[in-house]
Amino acid sequence: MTQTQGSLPIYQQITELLIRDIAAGRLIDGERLPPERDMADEMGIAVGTLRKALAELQNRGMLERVQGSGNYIRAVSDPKSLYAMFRLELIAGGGLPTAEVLSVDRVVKDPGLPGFGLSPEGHRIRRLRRLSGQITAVEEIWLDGSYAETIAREDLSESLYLYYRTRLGLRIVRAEDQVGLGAVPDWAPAAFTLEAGTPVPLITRISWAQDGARAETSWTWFDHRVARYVARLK
Amino acid sequence: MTQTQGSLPIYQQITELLIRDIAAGRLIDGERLPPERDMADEMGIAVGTLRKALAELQNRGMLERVQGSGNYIRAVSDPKSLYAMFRLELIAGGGLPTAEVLSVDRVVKDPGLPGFGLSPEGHRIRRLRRLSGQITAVEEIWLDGSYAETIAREDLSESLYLYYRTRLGLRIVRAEDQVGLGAVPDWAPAAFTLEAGTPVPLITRISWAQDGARAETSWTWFDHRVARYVARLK
DNA sequence: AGGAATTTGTGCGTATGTATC
DNA sequence: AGATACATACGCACAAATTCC
Repeated sequence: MTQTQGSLPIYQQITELLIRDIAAGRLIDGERLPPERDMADEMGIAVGTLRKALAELQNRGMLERVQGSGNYIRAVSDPKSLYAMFRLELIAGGGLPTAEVLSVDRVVKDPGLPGFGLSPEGHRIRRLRRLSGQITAVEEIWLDGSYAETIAREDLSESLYLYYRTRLGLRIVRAEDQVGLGAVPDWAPAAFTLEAGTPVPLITRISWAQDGARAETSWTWFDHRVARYVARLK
Repeated sequence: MTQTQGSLPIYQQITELLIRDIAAGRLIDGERLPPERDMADEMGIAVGTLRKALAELQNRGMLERVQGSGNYIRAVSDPKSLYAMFRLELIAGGGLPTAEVLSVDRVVKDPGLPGFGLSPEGHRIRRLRRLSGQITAVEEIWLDGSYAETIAREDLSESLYLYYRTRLGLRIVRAEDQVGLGAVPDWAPAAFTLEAGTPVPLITRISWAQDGARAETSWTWFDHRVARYVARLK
């Protein structure tokens, strides 16, 4: 984890990563984070840098820090904060973000994906994301086939992040947001091709690492028109 | 400046010191602070410690920090923040704190004062403090006579702190709050003697240093009944 | 206009204190 | 009482933005 030209400072990247994990349900309320030194070591950053990110989360009320005990996730109740998490603005009222698993399949990797992992196959997880009950995004996650033989749909119901860590020994170490048409992969469904004057979809790319190896594995689209694509999926 | 047993962390002491300076008008809106390294050196603390205090002020909206330029005081408009500064609660609505100079005299030091400075005389500055137009405190400041021959009333009108620094080369380096009867000096006016069940006055003691010498020089009383004393002064 | 100097921002590493388990 | 984990504080190096000459 380094700060390259034009990118956000490391501590802000960490902050956004954790916020995204909270909003997405990969970090659940009450969950205790690993010790700061462990987290920092795994992320390859200094403890002070991590602490700066954690302090920011505490300011936002998403994290409770207890000396001598640990750092505990505190889910946010204020809907406005959730909107800020997603960088999405909805006109409708409050409501917690939800993630409904649409499908979990072990399939041959789509050739349009960037290369990742060792297996020619991968687990394709499709999730429907709602905010205030309204469909805001569909999320497609690819997990390399070598990590697990099979993945049960029930395993993912509660906390995807927790599943990664406890069952697979994976820990998400970095996440990037990219906005723009160029970042949309070729295999994006036609419904997502942009028209002039329409909002640019927000694309979230999440990467994880184990034993130093890294792979891009997940994209998330946020678009008001995503419902059309979902209708076809179901 | 060290952290002793039971006292607040250094960075919190700095934060409160600066807040008090802002609230009291010793630091005025738009004023630029000295460079961080200079401030830290004068205070005898590390830059990082100072920066933590400045960051807290920025969070509260009292300070604007501009990379490559400097740190600028931003007066607070939110009345609630002002009340927090004074640790005083008023029932009435908002309003900026003001400091009206009642008198500036060079007189023989009151024997009830703790020893400070070299001169047998001192400048006695009395200021009337208002919050939301309501009289909330009277402030009596003693400045050792050796620092200046005479002090003009006009000099103090704008920013006492600025006057100290630019004209006298003094810089406030520490401030303590003490609550309790024992800390009230003997020369406190009769109106301030406590009665059972009445609120305890808040006493602010400010010290400054030059060339390593220190002197206690200022007390401030906050009490609803201060108006009676003021009436006699005028 | 442009380069040097100034000033804050970021990141790292370390040591020690303090609360919790 | 010992181990664990967060809190505080220090100092250094370099980056980035601003300001000054």
